[in-house]
Amino acid sequence: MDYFVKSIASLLKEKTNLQEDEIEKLIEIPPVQKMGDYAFPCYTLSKILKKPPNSVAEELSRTLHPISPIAEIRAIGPYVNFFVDKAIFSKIVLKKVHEEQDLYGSVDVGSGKTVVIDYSSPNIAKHLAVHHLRSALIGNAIYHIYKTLGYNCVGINHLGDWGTQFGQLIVAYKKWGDEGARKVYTVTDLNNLYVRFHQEAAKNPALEDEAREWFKKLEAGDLGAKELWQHFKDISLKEFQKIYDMLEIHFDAFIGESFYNTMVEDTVKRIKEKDLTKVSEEALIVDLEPYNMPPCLLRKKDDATLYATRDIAAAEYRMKTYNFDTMVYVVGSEQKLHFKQVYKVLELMGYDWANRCVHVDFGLMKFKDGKMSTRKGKVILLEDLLIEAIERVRKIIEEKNPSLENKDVVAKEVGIGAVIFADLSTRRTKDVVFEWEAVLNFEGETGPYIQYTHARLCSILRKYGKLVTADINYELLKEDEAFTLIKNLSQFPSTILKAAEFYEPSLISNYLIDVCANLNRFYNTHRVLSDDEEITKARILLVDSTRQVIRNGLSILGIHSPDRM
RNA sequence: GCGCCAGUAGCUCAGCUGGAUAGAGCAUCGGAUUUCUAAUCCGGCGGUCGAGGGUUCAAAUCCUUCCUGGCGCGCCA
Repeated sequence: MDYFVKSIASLLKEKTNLQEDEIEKLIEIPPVQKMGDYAFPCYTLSKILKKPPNSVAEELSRTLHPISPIAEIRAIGPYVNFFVDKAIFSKIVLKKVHEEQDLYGSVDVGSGKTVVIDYSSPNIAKHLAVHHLRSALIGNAIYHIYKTLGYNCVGINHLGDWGTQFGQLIVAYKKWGDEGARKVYTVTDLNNLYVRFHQEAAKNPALEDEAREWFKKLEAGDLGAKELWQHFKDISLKEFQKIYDMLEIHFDAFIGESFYNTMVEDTVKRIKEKDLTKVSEEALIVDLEPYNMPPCLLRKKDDATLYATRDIAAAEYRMKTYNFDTMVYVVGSEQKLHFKQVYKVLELMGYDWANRCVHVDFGLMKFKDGKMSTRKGKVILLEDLLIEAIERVRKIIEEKNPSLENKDVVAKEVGIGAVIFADLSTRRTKDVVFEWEAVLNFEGETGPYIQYTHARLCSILRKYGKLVTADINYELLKEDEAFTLIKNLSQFPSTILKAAEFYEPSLISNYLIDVCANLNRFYNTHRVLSDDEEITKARILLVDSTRQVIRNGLSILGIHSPDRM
């Protein structure tokens, strides 16, 4: 809360020789409540005054006199600690939440700015499996985070709908597919063809050449190839959409790699004109040796383009189309080098916006005994996971709250919420080992825990039945459990800012865990509804504000907040 | 071999832009409900912060070496 930090800084300014903004930067929040609300560490002053920090703090605290909104000033070790006037603090925070409602947490720092976010971006002809979750969920959350901060967001699904693999698929389809009968193909069929191709190609390498040939035909616009390709794409998109609907993940555009096929020619031309290319081992490359990187391949020896070529074309197109301030790629960390190369080429092409491209990488999802692999069929399908989660929740509802209405809706919201929260609750760069029991655990630091806390608050409000007012006696919220919670609620906006700065949704998940832990502590020690009208009104406001923060936070993560469960 | 990332309690993680006693959850043991949903709460147990060296008044946090694991390193994406 700036207001309090500023008050403290202006007090300190008079007694030290430091600048006000310098002081503000030094002020921190003590690790535990009993130490106070804000603290000023005296190490810097100690150096200037050449006195031990403890005595600096001691002397400083004696010369400082608390004036509203500061209630008490006390030296503890090398720190001068400040205790705020709780009633004033609570009033500022809770009034704000009460006024802003769904908008609480938003800070308008992004208006007029555009951020393009590239996420999910799965490959056509394969199922969406659990390891595809991360990009989609992290991207979706980042989209919401930036939206909350007033940015214009463009979510793009950069489908993997181009590349040699389509040559492989066409070969497989022609050789072993049911072409004549035109049976209704599913992604499973396509995937089987893909797996079979790799099995056969291991024995017969000539197949790979055949596949490359077909991809070249496709790239050249061969009608037969294109028709098949479109067919595969339609099948895949239909199935992807089913999952996106379940997860409620939205994209502003589905623009796959194929879209840039007509543009790569010009892109390569521009790179050539800048004199960046050379031919090496028959392939067209940009030599990045001076930057300690392997070369960036633009064209294979058969002239077909590569992933990097299309990514460069896509970046140019997106700049032209959206004039973005930032472009975010939510892609696994195994592609770090690839993006470094692409950014370097963009930079060498003379684009000053190259440094506004950010690779938001994330760790691999794997099994205990190794990597997930589509080719080996070693995957868990996303749909299976989601259905299992929903079913398990359904059983728990039957057990704990059999009279609940809309069980199916709630089971879906809680089951999917659990999966989303589990994925977004650790720092994105960490590798995650997929374990059913961990994802489908609903106790402790989980999505259902947050949702359950929210539902209980709703339940209290329902029972209260009257309008919530912020016109209460704020002196009545001074218990440690209440005040710790209020302080916690005040940190929501800054948490969102930090999550945006680091592209880190887990900061919000962890924040929500904190809020709920504090709320539950309060809930278990103090009764909200009582005969004392004033206390009830005050606590109801706290309950309602907490409910609002939880709801807003979950919404950013892409999770529902059911009123009952 | 070179490069990037990680190593914190039995397990999963937070803390990492240096600061006050290294925090949670799971598991385990014990306790709380005539009262707002016990998917909750309280307490016990559990740590040479991978190892060594360094910088600093102060290191889980910064630097360095080593160990272990993951990922990447030209015609896949």
